[in-house]
Amino acid sequence: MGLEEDIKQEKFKSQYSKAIINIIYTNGWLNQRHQEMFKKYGLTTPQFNILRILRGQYPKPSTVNLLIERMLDKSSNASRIVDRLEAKNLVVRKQCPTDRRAVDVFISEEGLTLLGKMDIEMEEWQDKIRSLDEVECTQLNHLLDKIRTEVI
Amino acid sequence: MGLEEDIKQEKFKSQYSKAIINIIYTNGWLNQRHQEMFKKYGLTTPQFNILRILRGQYPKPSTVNLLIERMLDKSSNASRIVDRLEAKNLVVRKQCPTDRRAVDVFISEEGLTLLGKMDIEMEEWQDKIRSLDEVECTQLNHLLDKIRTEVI
DNA sequence: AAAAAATAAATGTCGTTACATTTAATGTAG
DNA sequence: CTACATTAAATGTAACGACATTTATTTTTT
Repeated sequence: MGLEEDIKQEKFKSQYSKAIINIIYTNGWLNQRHQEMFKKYGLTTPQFNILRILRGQYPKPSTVNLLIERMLDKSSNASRIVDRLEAKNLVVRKQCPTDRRAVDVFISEEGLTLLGKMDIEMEEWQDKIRSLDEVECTQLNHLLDKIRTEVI
Repeated sequence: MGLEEDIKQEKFKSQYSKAIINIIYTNGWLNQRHQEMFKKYGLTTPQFNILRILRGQYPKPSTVNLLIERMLDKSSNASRIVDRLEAKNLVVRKQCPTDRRAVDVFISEEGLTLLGKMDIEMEEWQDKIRSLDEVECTQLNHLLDKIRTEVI
């Protein structure tokens, strides 16, 4: 279904302003699907993302700074997201031995098991909602990269 | 600049999974630009959006329900966003005469003046960051609409 | 008309974003 | 080596998102 019916707005000033709204709306749509997925496992989207970064580093530790660097949303508060994951025993905090300011964060066995279970469902789901072929995805990526290029 | 350099991830499983990340990342990029714009005028993004809906209805009132319907993000809390706008004297709440459960929300003179000032800067800005032509925007809109179609 | 269901808005709670400030530890300049 | 700047993480605060609950009013049912 097109954007017009979805948000009950029959006309846009231009294809450009429609594209801006469309990106925001599509992001919301994606976010909703992701949430539905994660909620079954008691996770929020940022919690899931942090866990994935930690697994990517495993068995090496990640400092909070590394988590911030790798997060899509840099300005979010990694420290407090780790708090919540720690409360659920999905991660472990240890003081970094070489720099006592820093904290080494590890994904726990429990965390690895949880992600393992989620992987399977995530892939099934990705295949299910896939409605663009490889060529279309490449095209979409190109256009999105281009819309972010500042025209100076 | 392409997504890979932006988020320091050199490879993606597929163009599809890259597209998913790309939509999320581009939305964040847009959101940042919008925030910068709105912040100068003391508004947040949802506050700006609500004000725009109110202006669209002006001089007719909008109920809170109408605001929720028109918002891109339905699950956000319109009532409290109106609270903040009311505190800044940008909107006025009146009890709806025909249904005492409902509340009629109007944009104030002050709110109209503020939006008027912002309009000019918004348009200049839109033109400045515009890096896709009409054909590319149409293509992008088509692909985004398509990625949201559930394949049943 | 009285009771029950439905609706509109407000309120409560938790997790988050955005941003400023604080605290502790490390680096660096003199 | 001490003073100052820098860095890593935690903490504080306002606003928002998501979701449940509450309150007041209207509508529907019987």
